[in-house]
Amino acid sequence: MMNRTTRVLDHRWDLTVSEAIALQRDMATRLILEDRLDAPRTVAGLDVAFPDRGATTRAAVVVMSLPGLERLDEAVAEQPTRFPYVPGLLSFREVPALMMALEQLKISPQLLLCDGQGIAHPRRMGVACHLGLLTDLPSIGIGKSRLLGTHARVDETKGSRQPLIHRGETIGIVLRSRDRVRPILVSPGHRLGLQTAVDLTLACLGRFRLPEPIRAADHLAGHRP
DNA sequence: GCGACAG
DNA sequence: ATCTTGTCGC
Repeated sequence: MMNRTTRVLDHRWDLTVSEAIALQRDMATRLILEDRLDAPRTVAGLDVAFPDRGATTRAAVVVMSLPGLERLDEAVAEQPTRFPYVPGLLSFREVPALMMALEQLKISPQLLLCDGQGIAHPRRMGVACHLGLLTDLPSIGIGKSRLLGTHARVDETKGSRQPLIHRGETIGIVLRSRDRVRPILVSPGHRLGLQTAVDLTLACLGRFRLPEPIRAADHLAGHRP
């Protein structure tokens, strides 16, 4: 299978903070937040590390089968870090290297599982949304912690969930991915709705807190031996 | 004005 | 996220 993961949309990356915010506002209007996908047979987990005390940005992507979660492909891309961490602007720090890694794949994923938020973002334009729009692939944001929003307490048992609310809007689901662990935050990125985002996330879960593709990318990026 | 703040 | 040792729990 050829890699059809290419940019269907592109833009400059050397932006000021206010330009980046304006771009996010515009891009957010192009998001599709309802199901526009076929049942995915491949899923990519993506993650980024910053070795050399942050001087280098290293993106990792691992493609797995669905169902089965067998490892099919992987890629790593590095470049000098050129944008600081600014809450709400994570995309401008991480996406360039992630796109490089995606373009190196031999097998194109049909779904993106991104480390970070989807629409659970001040302008509904988290890193998962950004990657989804640039590739035109269905994408899901998997946050390990909350950027914004409030929610009711989540039951301690695996599968329990509560809506994440911001300005009266449901922007994600706080999901207990296994018994007695800190819940993860699931939010749609592009081309799927909340319910499908949760269903697909559950389908990518193994015996750990994070979905297997994300965990694999985590390790490949060098977060753990 | 005072906190909060993905990775 | 990164830096960084030992330590608590299954």
